[in-house]
Formats: sequence, structure tokens, C-alpha cells
Amino acid sequence: MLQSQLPVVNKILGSLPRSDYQRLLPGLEPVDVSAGDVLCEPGEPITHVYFPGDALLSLLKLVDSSDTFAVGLVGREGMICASSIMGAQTSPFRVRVLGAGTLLRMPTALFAQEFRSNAALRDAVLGFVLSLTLQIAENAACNRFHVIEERLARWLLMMRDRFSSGHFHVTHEMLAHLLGVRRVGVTNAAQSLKQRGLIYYSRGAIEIVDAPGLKHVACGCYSMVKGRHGKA
Amino acid sequence: MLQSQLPVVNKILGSLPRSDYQRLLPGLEPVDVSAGDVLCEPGEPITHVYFPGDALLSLLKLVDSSDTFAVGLVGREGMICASSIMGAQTSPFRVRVLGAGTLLRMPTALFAQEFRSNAALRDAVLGFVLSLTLQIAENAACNRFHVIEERLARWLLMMRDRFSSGHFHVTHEMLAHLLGVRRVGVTNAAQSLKQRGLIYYSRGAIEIVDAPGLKHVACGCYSMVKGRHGKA
DNA sequence: CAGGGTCTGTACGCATGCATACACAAGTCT
DNA sequence: AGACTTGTGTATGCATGCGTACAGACCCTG
Repeated sequence: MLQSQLPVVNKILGSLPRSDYQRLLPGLEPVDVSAGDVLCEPGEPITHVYFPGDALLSLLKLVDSSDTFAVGLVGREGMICASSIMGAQTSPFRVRVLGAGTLLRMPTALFAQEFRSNAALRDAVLGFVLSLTLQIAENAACNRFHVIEERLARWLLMMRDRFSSGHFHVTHEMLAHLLGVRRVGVTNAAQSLKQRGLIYYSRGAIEIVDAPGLKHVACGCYSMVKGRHGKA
Repeated sequence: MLQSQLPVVNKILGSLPRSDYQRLLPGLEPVDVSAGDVLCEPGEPITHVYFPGDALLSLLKLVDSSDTFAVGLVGREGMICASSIMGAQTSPFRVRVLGAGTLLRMPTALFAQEFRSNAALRDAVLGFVLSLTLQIAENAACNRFHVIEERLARWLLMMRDRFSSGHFHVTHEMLAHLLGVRRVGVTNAAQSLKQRGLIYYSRGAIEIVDAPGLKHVACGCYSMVKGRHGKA
């Protein structure tokens, strides 16, 4: 709507010197996405890189052709398909929209060229790639050692940090796919959080009511990752 | 021993044009490491990057100040502390030697300078960073969905692929720290594999007896990661 | 308003792995 | 040889989460 005035506040793009940003602009195409949209499918060729503005994206790893779980969560602090400049021909993950919004996309070839020639862009991108790698590792650890309720609390907080609000349009089913657990597991954990007044939900909408209380329930992994990424 | 003739066959360094390699050589210092040595501790400053020759290194994530589990395994196909060129001041992981051998190290400042100016090195390093990220994600998925026995079989195969042999000096305890499970869990899984004649072990030494049989037991995650990394 | 799809609540039996504890065996040191 | 350390085998009870199934609640559409 106000896109022409304040196109999209992606932090990687925003960190660049004005001259660099100006040169990139013509190659950037704004796109609106809705919750549930899939931007990339594992194994399919990567054609664009994406810079989220106010959209929230999840990176899903598919396992054994039926299970799925989220390795990462990317908002305006990051980008999608950075792997293209590291030699990936195809996407390693499914990229699914968790929160509707806008993003900017750019053809991979153009991005690769800029990446090679533009040191500021390179530093910004590599910094994000590092933080994403750490996030993936942190998620792996959390998945291994913590119970569903702790993990659910953490994910909700992570989503809030990278999104514009603490109100999401997701079902228990979708959360189950993020956490890599059964839908029933999410329902039980969510009930527990709801009864304690930390969250509220109803038919596909979840809202964070008491963020500090939720932090108390979430495992320590939350503050770790948050410390590195900063708040969105 | 024969180091002066055939210093260390690290694949990243080996992939460089001869002229680039020659320029890097003076900055590279050979180091011998033994099983159990710790090269990096999380939170400590990174002073060097390491290129394994015939040594095998594990990247361990520490959780809740007591648990530990391996996010990655790096042999001569890769390097350690690549995160330094992505902005990391400190190591995110504990780096522990799994298989004794030699490696080459270089001060981070020097490496950062080369990384900026040398496109071939940059491409090789970024390619490895991508494959390591995929390995971390794969491990996370495997950890989440597969039972200990499958995972143990996979790790043994992965170790073999990145090491010079199928014979390792590791205890059940160490494997438990890699898999993020109890020592007893490893003992039970290992017994099962031993009884079927797939491996043999005794007091700190494990040997792969029947690799094809082991592959059959390991989950599909093995062939996935292997396909990307190639054999060492 | 009826019908069908979606979302959430609940239940039961079961598998895996956890925490803990202890026994035995093999190597090490003096 | 004896004492000690380290590595492995085994057991019991328990927690978490899985697979499955079904019922009620809400929403949309015709």
C-alpha cells in the first residue's frame, strides 16, 4: 500500500550504504505473500533470492517423505536462498510463509554478481548466514533436549520477535509441522500455556498474552538465539 | 613424518590454483593432534582457522551446561572456524578431535585477508560452509526422527567416510556425547550391531566390520549427506 | 438451515529412551 | 600382587511422546 514510500525494511538491504542500495533497487521486485504460501521446494532450482520485509518465513526440512520440521525462522533480519551464492543449485529446504506480508526478490544471477563485487553486501549476507547456521544448530539442540511445551513457548516468542506482532494465524497442525511433533502434542502443550494465561488461541489464531511469562516457560535456548539476532 | 613432502591433503586447500596455494603456504603451520584434544571451546576467541589433513574433528554443541551433542563432523573435506570470516568473534561450538592426525592452521586475520582478496578460496570456503550447514540440518532431522541404533550406524559410517579407516579409538561414552544420548543407550545399540556382525568393539576401539550391512541399518540420512560431501 | 470441512479436545496402549544404580572385566600404576 | 581407574553389561521404574481413533465445536457454503 505505502510500498512506494517505504518499500520494505529488510535489515540486510537497509544496512548497505545508500549508493549500494540505490544500485540494487532496480533489480528488486516487491511481492506480496500470504500465510501458507510456499516459496521454495527442496530439490527445485533456485531462481530468486528473497528479502523479507514484514513477512515471516519458515525453513522446513522434510524427512522420510512425510515428517517435517523447521530448522529456521527468517524475518526482515535475513534473507532466503542465500545458499545460491554458496554453490547450491537447488533449495535444501521448503520455504513456507508463516506470516503474511511483503518481500523483495531478485534473480539469483544478478544477486551472485552483486555478491562478488560488493563487499558491504557480502559482509551483511555472510553475517546472516552465520546467524542462520547458529539458529539451525540451536534448534537442533533444543529439539533434542527439551520438552514440547518449552519448545512451543520458544517458537512463539521467536515468531513474535521476527514478526510485527504477537498475533499469528497458525493452527496447531502447522505448529506441529514446525516442531516436528504430532498435532496432539501441540494441542496439549498449548492448552497448558492457555490455562496459565500465557497465550490465547482459537481456531487458527494464536496470540501471545503474557510474553514475560512465556519466556519463563521457554527453555534457555530462546535467550541464546535472541541475543545474536536482536529483535526485529 | 613425511609432512615435508606431502604436507596435508586438505581438499579446500587442494582445490586452489597452484599459485594461490603457494602464497598461502607460508601462513600455514602444521599441527599434530590426538584423539580427545579440544581445539576450540564455545565462547572463547577464535585465533586460528584449521584445515584438517588426516585428522577427524567433531563440532559439539553444549546444552544446559551438562549435555552435549554433535552438530557436525569435519575431515579433510572441510575446515574449522570458517565462522570467523562471517563475523564471529568466538567459537559457537566445541571442536574436539575424534581421530588423531595432522592439520594446518592459519591465523584468522591472515585468513580473513585472503578470503577477501582470493575468489577461488572464497568459493571453496563458501561451498564447504553450505555443506556444513546442510549437515547440521540433516543431523537435526535425524536426531529428531530416528532411533539410536540407526543414528549410531550413520555416525560410524560418516566417521569412516571422513577418516582414513573404519577403525576408531572412541568409547561408548564419547559416542554418547556425539549422539546426545546416555552412555547406556549407545551400549545397547552397539551390542545389537555387534551381535549382527556389523561392527566389533572392545574397550575404546570400534571397528566397522560390514559396511554395507551397516548402511542397511543406518537411516536414509546417511546417503543424503554422503551424496553432497563425497567420500574422503 | 443443513451439510461438509476444518480445528480442537480427549483417550488408550505402546515404544523409546531417561535416571540411576550396581556388577564385572580389562588395563595401569606402584 | 594388589589397588585403582576406566570401560562395558545389566536391571528397574518412569516420563515423554507416538500412533491411532473418535467426538464435539466452529465456520463456510449452498
